[in-house]
Amino acid sequence: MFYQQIIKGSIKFVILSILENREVYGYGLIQAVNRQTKGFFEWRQSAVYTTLHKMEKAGLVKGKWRPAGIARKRKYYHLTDKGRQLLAANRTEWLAFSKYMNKLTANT
Amino acid sequence: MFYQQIIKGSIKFVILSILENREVYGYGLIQAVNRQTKGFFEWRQSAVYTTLHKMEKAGLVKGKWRPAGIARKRKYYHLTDKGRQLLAANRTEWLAFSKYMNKLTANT
DNA sequence: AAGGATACCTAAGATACTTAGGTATTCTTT
DNA sequence: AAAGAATACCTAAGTATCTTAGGTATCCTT
Repeated sequence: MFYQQIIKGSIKFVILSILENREVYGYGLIQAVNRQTKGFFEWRQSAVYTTLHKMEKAGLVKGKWRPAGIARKRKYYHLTDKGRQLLAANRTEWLAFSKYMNKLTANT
Repeated sequence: MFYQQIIKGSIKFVILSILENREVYGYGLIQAVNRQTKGFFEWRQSAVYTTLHKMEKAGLVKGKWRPAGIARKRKYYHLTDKGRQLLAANRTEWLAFSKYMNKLTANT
């Protein structure tokens, strides 16, 4: 029950983690993740934008448009309290999941 | 590209790992995993049986019915060469995936 | 004898991700 | 100055995996 949520929501979990310390916009998230994983995570725009919209609808993040003129038009997101709570829960679940995965799939 | 396969196929990956060293039947797999993860992985029969059928169709495992009479009617599965190859690839991908996940979601 | 555990199976629905398409602005190159 | 690449946003339709829900049959325990 728990871990399936994590699995399916790995994008969500990573987004929550990145937003913990700073505001980020969708396109920036994609670039940050693809760069930090050296292209191993091939995040698609469609997946990230729809996930952000869903997360905002669920009250996990809040987005606001940066005033145009200053720079390119961007929608910056930040965490809500609910988002921080889910992040904490996800961290615990991820630890358990990865521990068990390592145990179950160990090369003997 | 890679890691999504791992995520969605975590059941598949675990099954390949368990079958590496011994023949196991579907119901036994479910019990082993649920016991070893203390119920954290709540594998459903429907997911496991359909995954096994799909894996057999894909040539990753081979199942054979144990002669009835000896014990309860069971279908035991073992790995094929193709299954062993996928298992090796999955192990590599899982290492990369979990490494990056830890990096991206670290509590700073 | 009844109920629970074992052991197999399939169909229909929910959901996340991919594929595929779109618009508009800014920067770089020729 | 025009063209193309990169940035930055968005949505719709298809695919695949898992859940929910249902089924059958055998064996063991009380």
